[in-house]
Amino acid sequence: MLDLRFVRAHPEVVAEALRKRGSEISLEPFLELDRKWREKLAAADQLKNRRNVVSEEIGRRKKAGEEAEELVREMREVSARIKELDEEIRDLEEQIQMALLQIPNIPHESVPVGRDSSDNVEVRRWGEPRKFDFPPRPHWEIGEALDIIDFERGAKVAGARFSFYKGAGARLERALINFMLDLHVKHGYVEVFPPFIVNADSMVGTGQLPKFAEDMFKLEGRSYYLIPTAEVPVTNLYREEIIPAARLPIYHCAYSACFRAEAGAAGRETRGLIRQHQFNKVELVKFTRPETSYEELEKLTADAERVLQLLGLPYRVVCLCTGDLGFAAAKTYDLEVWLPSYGEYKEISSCSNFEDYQARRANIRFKEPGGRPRFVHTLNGSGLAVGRTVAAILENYQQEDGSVVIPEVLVPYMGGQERIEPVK
RNA sequence: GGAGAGAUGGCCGAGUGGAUGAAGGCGCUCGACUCGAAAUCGAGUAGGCAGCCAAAAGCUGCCUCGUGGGUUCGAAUCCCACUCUCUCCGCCA
Repeated sequence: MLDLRFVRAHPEVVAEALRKRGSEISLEPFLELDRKWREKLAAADQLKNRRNVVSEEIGRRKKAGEEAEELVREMREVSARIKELDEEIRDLEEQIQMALLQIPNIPHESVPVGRDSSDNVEVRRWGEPRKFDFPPRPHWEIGEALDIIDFERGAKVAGARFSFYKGAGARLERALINFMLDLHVKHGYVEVFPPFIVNADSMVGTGQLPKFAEDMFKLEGRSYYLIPTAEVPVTNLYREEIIPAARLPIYHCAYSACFRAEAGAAGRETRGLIRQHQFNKVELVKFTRPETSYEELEKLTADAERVLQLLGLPYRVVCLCTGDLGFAAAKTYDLEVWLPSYGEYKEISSCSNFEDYQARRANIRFKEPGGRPRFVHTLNGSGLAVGRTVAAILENYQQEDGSVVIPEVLVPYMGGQERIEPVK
């Protein structure tokens, strides 16, 4: 969330940011609430001061055996009035907090202004899409033909948008997870294995709640949620903490299953591994000083790109425009991998700098010895989404005879297997 | 799931209604002493909000002893609920 004092002092800056994002939110009611809140707060504080001073006096008199009944009577009234004011203040605070949680982050100045994904700006490309001398097949056909992915039984056992991996497919999924984690540990990230279920406070901390509740799976009768990404538990690791400055920057990588309700995605990408209710992902998360977060974003993006380079998968990097930027992000690079079946580049990673937006929500701070606590900057990025990586490998490495060649770096993780052959 | 115990500052720990974010100790920071260090001595050492201020610094006030509520002129201290931790039993991968 944004700093209340910043919104109060620079409403025009916030309004401009909202406009660039294409948001309709008006700040006026919010500013009015804030004015009322400060007024009531000043009144209540004044009365509390009076109560503190007089109560002390009452104590002194009673100890001295003097009369204090008149003061006690006055304080009874003062206390009652304070209680009323406190209730009004609490009510206003709740409304302000709710309003503040609905305001998205301010885009960084380097983010291109635009309406939607068509205005995103390509930053660079890596690799050449392969020229096929036979008609390439989509990954779901390859997966079924090789008997390594089973969508039908996934639907039977769980439902639409669920699948089974089998045999070399299951091993490929596991190989990718291990390969990515090992690579990022080499990049300096400390591996974390997080809970896949978190509480509501954590979801508020990273920005999924209160606005995007319908995108998530919630456990019935409890305020527990299945995580939509490891970003949630890993960023919330340091919620409500003050980190010694010397420990920054902190780098974590984490494997997790990810669960998404995909509300509103009905009919979109219903085939294949691209949009599932459950998928695996290796996530990168950073906690940095505010001064270095944009350098760190470039490095984090490069770390995610390295996975695609080592796998030999052609990709491009795009900078999301203001209209396409996620709610909590100040700047985002998407990595898009080449998918022959789509004939285009498809998102496989999203690397974002949230600046202090999540840190303020989650109250994650750092402190220099002798200094005041300040909010850290948080960043994260997929490194990578595993299901989409499997899809990209199957499609880009498919052979005319129906087999799929295993990228060289994965062969050791596949127990030496170099190729997945069709079953007889 | 059953029974019991507990939650105080960076850490340990005192504190059962009236000066006080809170004795004492440890740790840490700065200073003195020393050629230097140790020891010793001295000073300091939580966070949040509002107001004054362009801002910072500073000053004033309010709030915070797990969380929320209650009693009271006044609560770390009394009452209630919740959360979490620990011990024993049961169950379990």
